[in-house]
Amino acid sequence: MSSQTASADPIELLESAFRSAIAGALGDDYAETDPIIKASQNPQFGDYQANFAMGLAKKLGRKPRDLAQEVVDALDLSAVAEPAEVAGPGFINIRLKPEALGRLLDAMDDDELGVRPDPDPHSVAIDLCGVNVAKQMHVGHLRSTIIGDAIARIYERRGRKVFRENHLGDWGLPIAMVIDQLRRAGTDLDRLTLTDLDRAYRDAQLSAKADIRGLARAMESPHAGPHRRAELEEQNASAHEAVESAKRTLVRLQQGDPEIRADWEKLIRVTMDAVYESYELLNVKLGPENNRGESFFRDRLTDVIDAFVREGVAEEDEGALVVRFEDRDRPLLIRKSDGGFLYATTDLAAVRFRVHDLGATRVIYVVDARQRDHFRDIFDAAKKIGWDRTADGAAAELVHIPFGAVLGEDKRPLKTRSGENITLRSLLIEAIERGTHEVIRRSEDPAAPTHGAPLEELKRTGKAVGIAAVKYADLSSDLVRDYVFNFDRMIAFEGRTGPYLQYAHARVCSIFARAEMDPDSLREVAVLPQEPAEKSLALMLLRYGSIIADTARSLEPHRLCTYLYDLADAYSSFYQQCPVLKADDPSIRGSRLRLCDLTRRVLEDGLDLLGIEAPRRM
RNA sequence: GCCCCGAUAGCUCAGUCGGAUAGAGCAGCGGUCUUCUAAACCGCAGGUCGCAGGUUCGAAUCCUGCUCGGGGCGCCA
Repeated sequence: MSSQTASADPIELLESAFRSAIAGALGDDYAETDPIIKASQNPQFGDYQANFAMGLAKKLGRKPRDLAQEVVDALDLSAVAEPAEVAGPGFINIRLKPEALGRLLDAMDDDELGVRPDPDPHSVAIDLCGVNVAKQMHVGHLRSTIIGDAIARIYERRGRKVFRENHLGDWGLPIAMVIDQLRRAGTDLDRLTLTDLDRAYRDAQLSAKADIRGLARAMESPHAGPHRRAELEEQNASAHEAVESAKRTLVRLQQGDPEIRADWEKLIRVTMDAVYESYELLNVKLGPENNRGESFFRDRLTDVIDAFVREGVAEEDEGALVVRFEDRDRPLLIRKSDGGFLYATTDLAAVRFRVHDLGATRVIYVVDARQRDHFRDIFDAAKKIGWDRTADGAAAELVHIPFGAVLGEDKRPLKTRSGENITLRSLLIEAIERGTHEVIRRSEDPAAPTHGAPLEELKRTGKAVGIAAVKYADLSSDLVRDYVFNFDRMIAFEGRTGPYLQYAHARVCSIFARAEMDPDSLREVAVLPQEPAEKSLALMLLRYGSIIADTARSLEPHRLCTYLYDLADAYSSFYQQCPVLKADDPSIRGSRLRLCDLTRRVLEDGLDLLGIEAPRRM
């Protein structure tokens, strides 16, 4: 069994051994040299390699191979590895002994599975989802929600306190316009449907556009003669009136008018009820407790402006208040010339709150890539005024995860055939239907483990499969890239997909089901990987902790996705080549069962961090 | 016009701090089933790492210029 202090990560072990060897060979001045230990790409070069010799030799004006040999001579790895070998221009190859692999696997065999706690005791704030009140969730919200949830799970897994911050668009003129639109249309807000809301939102947006952009632009046009101008003004009169009316409603909302306030709350309830339903379908850990939207910050905006003025970080420009930056022309506007606030003002209030009040040393914005420039401005403005420091003085890092767009087969943003946005709900329903269809169809095979399973279970599994398909497809490539949404490809049970990983997990489960044994009874059985396929699997298992640390640091969930596939792949090869239940020797059988058990637990844990369920049979 | 991002096999994508012969999946071709779940495994084939220079013992990776595609750019959010 594991001790609390032993690291299960061979890389850490090798790093410290090499550091002492380098210090021993070259003197204590070199004790801090990074030995650059990496897992070898090719088994012919051993399990791990140390790549420091070439760079260091250059600095010292020496031959890399000589230097490498000198360090190898000072190296004592006899307890864990075969003698290290110098190869090529100066690589040092290391091959671990089976007994060492066994000990390391023992060390990771507890609930942590080799994942070490994050040393930073501060919290993390993650801005995700970002729904707008009066608007259905659409595919645009998909990525922010599932990426944000996965990153939150990974930080929580490393022991950090995570605040999932759902920065709702629940305040300001857009909402007032919808309320106003509904009231003028005489809609009964107690019988309000999402469709009503959608229509009102769209109509309100059209009015605003016609008024603010259309008229202003057309009137400035040199081609607009007096006749044309009169015509335009007439056309825009109703739009203009709509916006004026909405502005009056906004004032009443801001002043706390009970009637408007009650309508506002009804809007939020209708919107959020549907949103919570989507969260349930998506299997994300989000709920009312995560809502902290624009309305939450509305009373703090004046303070933001005051602070920027007081600290001399903002200045007036054409009546507006702006923050200027040394390295770019365009300033950040934080107050309009009419005295109104902008979304930048709210975002600055949110930065202040997350760092100062929530004590987060990492504030992560999971918002699409189009807002890159905006967040750069916000972060730089926050730094200028010193809001990147927690109350206890720790430096806070503000990070934007600029994810790419979800595209249709035509490489344009995903829309329905008629050009409407696809609702998130309809997309998830289709994923679940497809998953359920597959699971039920396969259960009809009399040889299938799910044959005869209750329909309830099949449906539950089908939902898990459909959602896994969508999530894995979304999380498995570099987030910054756009990707083409393709159901057929992502739900395939072959290849790098969510369902394949779930299947790999279910296959391991079936071994224990067939053996009718409790994996916990294996705890005292020795694990000793000897066959090449066993060793590969063991090495893969031992990487788990560092993969989780890398994923948290880099905020790149696709690293974990790639790893889990590689682990499933290593397991499949092992499973093909090494009989487990049919192994003649009981000690080999026990050792292999422990490899199976560890694989199953890492797959289940890793999938959970991606927000993907791992059914025991499918 | 200015700024940002992307380009790797037919298709979809990995590629760690610059390291050994650039790797997967899908599609294609050929094998392995009285199965430990074949939703699998093994093998073959497939490359101007967008282009041109540069730095380096070593470049898909770093620097400069360019091409193509996408996005953003002061009083909307």
